[in-house]
Amino acid sequence: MSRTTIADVAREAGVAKATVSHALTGNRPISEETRAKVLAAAERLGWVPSQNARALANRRANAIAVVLARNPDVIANDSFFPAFIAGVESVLAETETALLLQVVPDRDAEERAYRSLAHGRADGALLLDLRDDDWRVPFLEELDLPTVLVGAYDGPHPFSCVRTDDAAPIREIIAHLRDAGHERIAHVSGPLRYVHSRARADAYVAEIGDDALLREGDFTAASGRALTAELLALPERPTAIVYSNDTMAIAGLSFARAQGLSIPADLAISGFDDDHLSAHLTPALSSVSTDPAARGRAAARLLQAAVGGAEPRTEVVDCNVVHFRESTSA
Amino acid sequence: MSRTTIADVAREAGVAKATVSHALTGNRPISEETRAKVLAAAERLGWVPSQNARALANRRANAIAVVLARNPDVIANDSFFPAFIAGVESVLAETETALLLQVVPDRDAEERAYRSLAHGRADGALLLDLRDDDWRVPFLEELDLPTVLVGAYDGPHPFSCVRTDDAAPIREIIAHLRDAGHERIAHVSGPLRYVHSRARADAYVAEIGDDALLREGDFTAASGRALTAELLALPERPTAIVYSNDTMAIAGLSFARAQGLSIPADLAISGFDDDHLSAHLTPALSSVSTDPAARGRAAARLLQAAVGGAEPRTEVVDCNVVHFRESTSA
DNA sequence: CTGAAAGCGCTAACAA
DNA sequence: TTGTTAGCGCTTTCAG
Repeated sequence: MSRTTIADVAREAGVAKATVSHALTGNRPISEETRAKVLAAAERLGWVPSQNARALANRRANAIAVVLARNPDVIANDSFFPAFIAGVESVLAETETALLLQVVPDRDAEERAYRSLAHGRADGALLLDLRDDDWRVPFLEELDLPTVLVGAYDGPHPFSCVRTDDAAPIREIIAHLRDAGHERIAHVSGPLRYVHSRARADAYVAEIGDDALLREGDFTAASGRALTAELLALPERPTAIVYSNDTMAIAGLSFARAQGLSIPADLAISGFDDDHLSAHLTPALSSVSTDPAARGRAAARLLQAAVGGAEPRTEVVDCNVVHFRESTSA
Repeated sequence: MSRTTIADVAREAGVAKATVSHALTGNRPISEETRAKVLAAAERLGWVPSQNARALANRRANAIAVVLARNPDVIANDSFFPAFIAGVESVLAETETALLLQVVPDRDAEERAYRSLAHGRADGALLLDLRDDDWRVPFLEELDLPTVLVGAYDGPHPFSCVRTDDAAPIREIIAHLRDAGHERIAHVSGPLRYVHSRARADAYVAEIGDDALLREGDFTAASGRALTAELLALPERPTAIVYSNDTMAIAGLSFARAQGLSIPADLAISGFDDDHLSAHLTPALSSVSTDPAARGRAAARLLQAAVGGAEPRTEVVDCNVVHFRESTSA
């Protein structure tokens, strides 16, 4: 491993360690001449400052973190996460900031992870998969770690927040289905403890008037299939199902077809997230594109601001667009 | 931020700092009694050791890194990366190791990033998107940073390596197409500077005998479309196209259909990667599932071994499975 | 404008 | 089995 230190550079340049430090950070006036000397020496030796030493001395890690309490497989089977991370990275890249990603198996490990971050491992954290009454919010507040909440959170908190309006697209889809004559419209939601699932489900219930045809899934294909089966077995089966993600919608679509139903004639179907292949299915799946990358960018910017001491603020990213395709056409 | 340090814990437990350290690491014998005392004190104070201080003192960061020189968007539009990361994390989670992800805009920043890692920011690195004659390999060797190469690399190197056999599935697909009577079989590859693209293209050329119907794409839908157009405009157009990923295959499929061709009757099509929706398309797309998560797990294990001082070794992950579906059926 | 020296929080000798 | 001390490589007073 690289053993070149600031002392080597100082010696090579014939200056003090402090001068090297300041030549790089610009934290105090340096004559152009010595600065050039230092930079040249650093270049020659291939020296970069140790982030650990630097973090220890000035409490700045040049990294932000995302701690994931979910099964790692979800990273792969979720179209939100990769795109979100891509958005985050596109902002971080500008400042050569790294993203620390940690998956934890349980609550204990999760608390340790956040404590470790607050102890200088990262400058801030992004909170995903928010639940109502999420313990992490007060916990991070006490840890005093700059944080950005991705998704709505109802309780009081001192953090910046990136929100979207998930109710509007659900209302739009239902209106569209009603225009096409549908009266029994069902909804297969994600886990209702997640605020975004809940927002969609609430919009559905508000619009329909009751929750008789609401079923709580967990975003997996298996649950999409099972709940579709349940709904289709009803005495008066629904003529349309609004799903809370594309994975469940496609599983439902497959199941319905296997039952001999034709889509959309017998059953209209819509998804959420607009997976990049959804438009290519037959029938093409109506869905809501959500631009997770835009939210990633917004979250990263807000976090960088928070790390810099800015006041918290809530940013509503207007990114949800409904795409009506064959699976809901009249 | 948390300001509790090892000194606070030592005071609270009535022991020396070193004792606290050793109580946690188990690096030297400690009486059960004091150990319990220390752990209780740490618990009470909510203390976790500072990774920075620890890394500085013993050169162990408890993190491994992936540096990405590509456009962040690719993270989202690539089915390999998220699944690979999921596999990596599933192994890292066991040891509470974090993954440091950094996107860099240019070669300079990339070198700096790797230097920083070698300077104690991470214990090792995973190298993706290998090219033949990749400058990073000798560079990391000189930096003496434990590394695992993901993908084949021909030059000499002192690192562990995770390989797959990408030629076999291509041969299998071509054999299958020939059985169905196809004689003009084309291949749309990825960038040939990437070793995995090249391996597939080489297998194609070896099997077919020439590269007249080989076209070099870049894995994007746009290139899939453009090269399909080019191939279909040939005087003697191919009757089958083997693509190097699903994205290009689906773009090609859409284009061909828009030209009035029917799939697979007029044109057989196969992809690579087996995107999770490919089986749901109509016609369902023949593809090669590659289990990137398995490679992620293997890479993470090899890297942890390398960090621990193990000898480098090459692991061939046998994960490629061809799925023949409607898009290539006779 | 520059240098010297004191820490940041931890681990690893070295003693006891 | 435990305590004491000297760094790890950097930033930042404090002097000059």
